[in-house]
Amino acid sequence: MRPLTVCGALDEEEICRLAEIAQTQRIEPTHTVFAEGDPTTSLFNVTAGTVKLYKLLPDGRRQITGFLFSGDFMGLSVGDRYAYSAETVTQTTMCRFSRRKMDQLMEEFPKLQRRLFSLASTELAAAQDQMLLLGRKTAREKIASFLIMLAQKAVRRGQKDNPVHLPMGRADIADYLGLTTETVSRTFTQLKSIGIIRLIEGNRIEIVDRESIHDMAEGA
Amino acid sequence: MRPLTVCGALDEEEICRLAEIAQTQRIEPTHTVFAEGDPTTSLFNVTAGTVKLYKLLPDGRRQITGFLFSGDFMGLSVGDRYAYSAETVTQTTMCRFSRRKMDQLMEEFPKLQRRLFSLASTELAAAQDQMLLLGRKTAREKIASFLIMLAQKAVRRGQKDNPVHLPMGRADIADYLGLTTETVSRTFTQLKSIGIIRLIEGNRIEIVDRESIHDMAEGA
DNA sequence: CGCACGCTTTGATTTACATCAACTATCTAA
DNA sequence: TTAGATAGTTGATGTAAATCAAAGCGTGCG
Repeated sequence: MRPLTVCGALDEEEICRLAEIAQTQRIEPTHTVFAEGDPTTSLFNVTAGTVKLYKLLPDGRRQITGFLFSGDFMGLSVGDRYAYSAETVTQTTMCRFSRRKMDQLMEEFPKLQRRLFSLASTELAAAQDQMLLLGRKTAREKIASFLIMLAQKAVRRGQKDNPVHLPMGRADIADYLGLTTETVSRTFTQLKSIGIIRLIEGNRIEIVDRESIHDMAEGA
Repeated sequence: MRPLTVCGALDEEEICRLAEIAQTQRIEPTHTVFAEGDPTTSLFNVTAGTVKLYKLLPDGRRQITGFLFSGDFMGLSVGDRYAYSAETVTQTTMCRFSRRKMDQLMEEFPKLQRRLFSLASTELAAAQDQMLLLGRKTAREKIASFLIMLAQKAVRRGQKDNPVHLPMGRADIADYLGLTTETVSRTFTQLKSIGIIRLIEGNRIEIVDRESIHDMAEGA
């Protein structure tokens, strides 16, 4: 077991006990891990692949609230029901933890508790950034911010950040940024024609002018 | 000390120790409590009044990420800097806790730790709802959702939820919903002319047709 | 009282993005 | 090889909300 997110800063014994209650799963692309309203029986730690979290309106409009990659955690909830759905984007492997056992373990190891608290706080900060993006940024600024975010996440995972890999389709990007697929596509071609990015074979985007992308993301 | 948010589910001794490190403050309207980037020296619990949290873009565009009322908590942060600014909307009283002392107290009382974790999780769920609102709802749906949210918050505080009190101005509502003041104003008059709400003297709105407002909020 | 200032509302016009509609490229299955 | 998906791009048009502009309208103050 590598230094996964939940395990960070735990000692030998704690990691062993965590491993004991973990159960590894491999899931094919586009499969639902859990749906909004399901009872929250499990917590998950993604170990490989990409997962998207989303909420739906009755008429089908969708808002993706986050993309998860290796090392990311999901399944925290307020009540006893998930407040959002989770679906695999690519083939994914994940550790599943029983919520009940996790709760027991948290009683036993305050450090684990603190770890989850810290994860939730980080999530919250990211959510606030996303609100700024959704409420106040233009399509261009949204796309620029999105590329930067993906690059930063790649670095944290120890992968190279340029070119950036986009495992998700245009529709998912659109539903994450509050746009349509057409606008996402047009904006990419626009940034390409300005010479700031290059679209590369295999869902990859090379950031040619890093500084311009950063300026653009902040509307400067 | 009443059953404030942070104190919920704590026992006598714990509440006493919390009170020891608390410091009550009274702040006039439109004053900045802390700004994005300030060192996170304190945590706060609002005990009366209204506070807004917001993030800015370099050119001045603003996104309000939340309104806080009596009982609400603020100041959680990932690093050692606040990720957003906090400003009073009305005259406000709040308990200020030294972050350092709070950390010590959390070591001592795991229950406090759990309490804060639970608060962060609730916040996170609210943030996800807000992302759905900002990314996918129309102006009408946003306003309807906003009124429902205010009403629900009022109930939780033990106040009556109809008519709903709006302590903040149109500009703040606009920056919370990702709209302009003009659109907020027009949408209110629109809902009024349909007969679903009534604008009452003193920043109050009466929800005449509760069911329609709920349907509208979900786009149904 | 009346004037000025800040907020809200209302009106006219513009625009960024959505919608509707082809068209292209890639893949696969027969 | 071709027919049929599926995802992405590009073009034409429409529209919700933004922007620009000007009144109302309380509220406080000289």
